[in-house]
Amino acid sequence: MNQPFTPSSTRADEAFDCLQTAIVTGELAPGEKIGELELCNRFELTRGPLREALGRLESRGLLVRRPHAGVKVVSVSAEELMELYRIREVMEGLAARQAAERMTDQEIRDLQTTLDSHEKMIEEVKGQAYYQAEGDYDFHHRIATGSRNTKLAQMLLGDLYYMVRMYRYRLSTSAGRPHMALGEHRHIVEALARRDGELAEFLMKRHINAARQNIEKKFKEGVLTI
Amino acid sequence: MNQPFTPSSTRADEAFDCLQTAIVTGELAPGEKIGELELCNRFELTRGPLREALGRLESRGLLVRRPHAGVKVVSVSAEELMELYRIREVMEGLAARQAAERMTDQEIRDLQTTLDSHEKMIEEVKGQAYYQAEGDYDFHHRIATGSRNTKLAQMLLGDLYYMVRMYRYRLSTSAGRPHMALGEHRHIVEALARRDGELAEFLMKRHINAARQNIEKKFKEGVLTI
DNA sequence: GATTTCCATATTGTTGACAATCGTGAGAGG
DNA sequence: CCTCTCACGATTGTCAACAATATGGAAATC
Repeated sequence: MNQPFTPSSTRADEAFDCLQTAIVTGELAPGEKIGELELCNRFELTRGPLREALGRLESRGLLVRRPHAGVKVVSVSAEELMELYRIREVMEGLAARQAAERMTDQEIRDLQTTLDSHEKMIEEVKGQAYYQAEGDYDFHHRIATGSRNTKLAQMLLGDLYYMVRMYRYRLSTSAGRPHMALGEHRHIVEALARRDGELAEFLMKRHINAARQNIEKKFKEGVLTI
Repeated sequence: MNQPFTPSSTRADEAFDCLQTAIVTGELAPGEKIGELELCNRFELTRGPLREALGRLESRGLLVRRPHAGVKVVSVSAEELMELYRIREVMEGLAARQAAERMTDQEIRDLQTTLDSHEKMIEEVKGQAYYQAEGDYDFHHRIATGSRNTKLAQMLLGDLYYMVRMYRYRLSTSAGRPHMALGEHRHIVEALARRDGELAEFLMKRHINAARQNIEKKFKEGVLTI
């Protein structure tokens, strides 16, 4: 579950990582109210570092804390999840545009080979949405960092992705349109290779918009529930 | 400087607010290395709550922390500040579009009267960039919350604005183009009143882009220095 | 004279105990 | 039988002491 040797240098960082992954993987369910001492002997640390980690998580919006009343994992409604995708749309659009201007040729080539391996994974384990989701995460991760926009990458990777992944584990988000998403990824990389920032932005926005509409449709059909 | 009665219910929140304003106002200069005990007797609190506040501030990117080496206020380069404006451009564009769809008629009327008072302030205290900056902040603040997009407002108001304001105090950002900015604000509100989301987004993006170019020009002229 | 090593000091990270506050359940009154 | 009040328990917020680590200076060597 939690390996005894966390490479983090400080206990508070350890606590932060543990809690973050616990929330993302659903080990701590949304809306669940949790006590401090319970967390302490669960992750084997004391309340000092724990409280520091709780503060960080609260500031990132993964927890809500009411004074003297404890903390509970944030629970995101379907509407709020859709709003998250709207934010991703504009921010990742910007990331794609800046990545087209700033990624090195080598990075773009790596991205292409990454897509190749994704394609292989999809064909091998068709239906296994997990790998697909991880591959999707990898793709967007690289573009965010490729934008060379420190704050943008920080906000995307630090704030938004963790909230989206939190539900991706349960919803297996883009399941049902694996090849389509991959094709959209390929088009985006082509735009990057041509250094066409405007096109990359447009394609990325459309890509995320499509993913959002896909989930929204499933919500309305009642297939998915939060 | 710091009023004895902070309405915050917990000492950690107090510490967080104090430090945040201290950083934004420049009381703690960017790049300045600060010791924990020094902060303790400066704001009259103990290390427990302080460390919790430091964690939150670090997670928000207002300060950086090296293990066992202390914390120092983040220093943003001119390039990074420009990147911040690029992020604002797309995010506030989205906020404006959603605000056009979701703000109440009353809120829009309030926004118009707010602009009237801003206009009066500008004429009365021409040259006083401080009031202009606060008015600008007020305007953008209302649109962010008016978007009814919780996470978007949180990211704009919680993360980006504090970093921008941090330099606005020193640079008196939009000084030099007070009437122009006000006119742009008016056009945006008109689009909101017409419920034209697309136009509101376009105008907002152009507004922030103009502000960015204005600062960038001053940087190149050597008028402004960080 | 410059550089490297080592040690002392100060600062950070952590721990456990203490105090304040809220939620809950029992009991009394209507 | 329902409701309001009060007190108890549990949990959170806070504090001060302890341990671990990095920075700076002094001394010794090249």
